Amino acid sequence: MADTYLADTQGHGTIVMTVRQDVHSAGIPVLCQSCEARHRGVCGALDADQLVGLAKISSKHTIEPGVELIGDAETVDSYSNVLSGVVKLTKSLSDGRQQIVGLQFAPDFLGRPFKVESAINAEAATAVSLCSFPRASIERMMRESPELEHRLLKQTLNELDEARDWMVTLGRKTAAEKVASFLLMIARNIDPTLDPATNATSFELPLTRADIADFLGLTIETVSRQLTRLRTDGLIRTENNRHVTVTSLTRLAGRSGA
Amino acid sequence: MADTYLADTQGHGTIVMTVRQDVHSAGIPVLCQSCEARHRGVCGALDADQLVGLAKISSKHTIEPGVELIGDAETVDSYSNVLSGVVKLTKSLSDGRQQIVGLQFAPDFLGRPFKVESAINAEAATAVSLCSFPRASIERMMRESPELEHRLLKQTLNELDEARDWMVTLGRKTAAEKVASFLLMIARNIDPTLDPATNATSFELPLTRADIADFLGLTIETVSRQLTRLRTDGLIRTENNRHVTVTSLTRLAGRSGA
DNA sequence: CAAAGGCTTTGACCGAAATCAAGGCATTGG
DNA sequence: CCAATGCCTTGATTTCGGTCAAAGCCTTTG
Repeated sequence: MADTYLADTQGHGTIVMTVRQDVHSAGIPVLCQSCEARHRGVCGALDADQLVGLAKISSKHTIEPGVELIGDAETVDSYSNVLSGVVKLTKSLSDGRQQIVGLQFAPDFLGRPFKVESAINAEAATAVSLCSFPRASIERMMRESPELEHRLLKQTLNELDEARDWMVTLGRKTAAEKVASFLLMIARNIDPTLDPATNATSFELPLTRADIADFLGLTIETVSRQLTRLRTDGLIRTENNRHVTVTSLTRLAGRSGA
Repeated sequence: MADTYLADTQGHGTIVMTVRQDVHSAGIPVLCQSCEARHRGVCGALDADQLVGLAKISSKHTIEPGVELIGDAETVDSYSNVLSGVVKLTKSLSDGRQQIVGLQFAPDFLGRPFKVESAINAEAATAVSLCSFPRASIERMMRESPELEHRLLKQTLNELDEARDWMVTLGRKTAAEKVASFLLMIARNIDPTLDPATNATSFELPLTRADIADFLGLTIETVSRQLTRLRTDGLIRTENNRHVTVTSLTRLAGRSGA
């Protein structure tokens, strides 16, 4: 059975939420059209009443590339779902050296529960649209709904796995392997249907050379040189520095094994 | 009010568990004497009945340094609390290059919920004692007790923060800064009362040079050279390659800032 | 005690990536 | 149309950390 709710909410205009009440126990993610976030977003964890309540307190934003969402040591007063675009999470040393410690793609949840101060910066890498909720509301909901915490635990565990994968890349891979791994990761995030055998696809790079360098622990010159090498070796093709077509980078990216 | 339970359990002999029923809501960690784990361990999340049940299915192990606890791509059938010693979590590339992606100290919880296969290796860095629980029991308990999931979420978020801190170290710090940061991190974990101003303390290094190298993305030679430099600069003193006395490494370790 | 093996240090040399320095190629705006 | 700006590429040179090699220092063991 599928119930349909109508709610007039700020920022969304009149929205239609289709809530399938039977899917909860089956473990199938609930579709939340109010924020278009699925799978990993928070909405899937809530029942119909909560969804209506959430829609009423949520608000949609669009953010220009380069705008800071959460500053280091700033108080965080809201949580958000990323609806589109890419958000980069950065940390920096006092002398300005910077490291990107995470990228958040479409249905990811943005925010660090149980900590008032953020230890990292969040910045829009591309144009980003967000669906934000007041901190207090999410935290109350978390206390009331164990399913929401369960969701968050799963996403956090995934982010931990990703962070640890990147530690291997940062600590043990060569510049060439780093760039190849990066392109592969972006490809997998932008085109989830990517064939794991051929690994051939085509996409717009969401990051500048400077961002890629900050992500891989390299300089922009090294990133540029490695990209030209991949181009001359025939492993990638590029138009206008942003659009990339990758073919078989898997071997170069360095497989992890026993 | 404090109730005391007596239970005869395998591996523990007769144990005494003191459970303060009033602390649950107050957020104070419950002391679980059966495994001596506090603060971040799972025991704090359980009520009296659960604790007795847990003690009955738990078993204590002691593991020699170098022994593998969880192999890559192996099925994980138990979760554990680390009671003493240090466990290193590693990932490696197919050609043998290795990276330590995490260290687990005394009250940490060991295990990756919601995934049958482990993507990482866990190995005893020192002699380690563990308190293990069957996978199925912990997972059932997690379903029944939201407080346990809450605990796990908090630990996972902490581990994520730590992983991201190390990404900065791996990607952006020099060899000297890496070694200094490492010593400081070990000092803080072994001696939590470490004065943040002076940062002076003295401890046994739980890792070999090879481990430190794998942790910092360096070679053993570079680690050794940096340690001698710290020694000649008067920032550390050492006896027999293991016992270290550190003084003021904070400046060298590189502060993170806005 | 002597031999063996593991771990660490030290030295000489090399190379991958950083640094320094131009120059190219778009887009923007006077 | 022509500067100006921002982003990217390319080249020359330097340097930090890696590689190769040898030797020191413990602990273990026969």
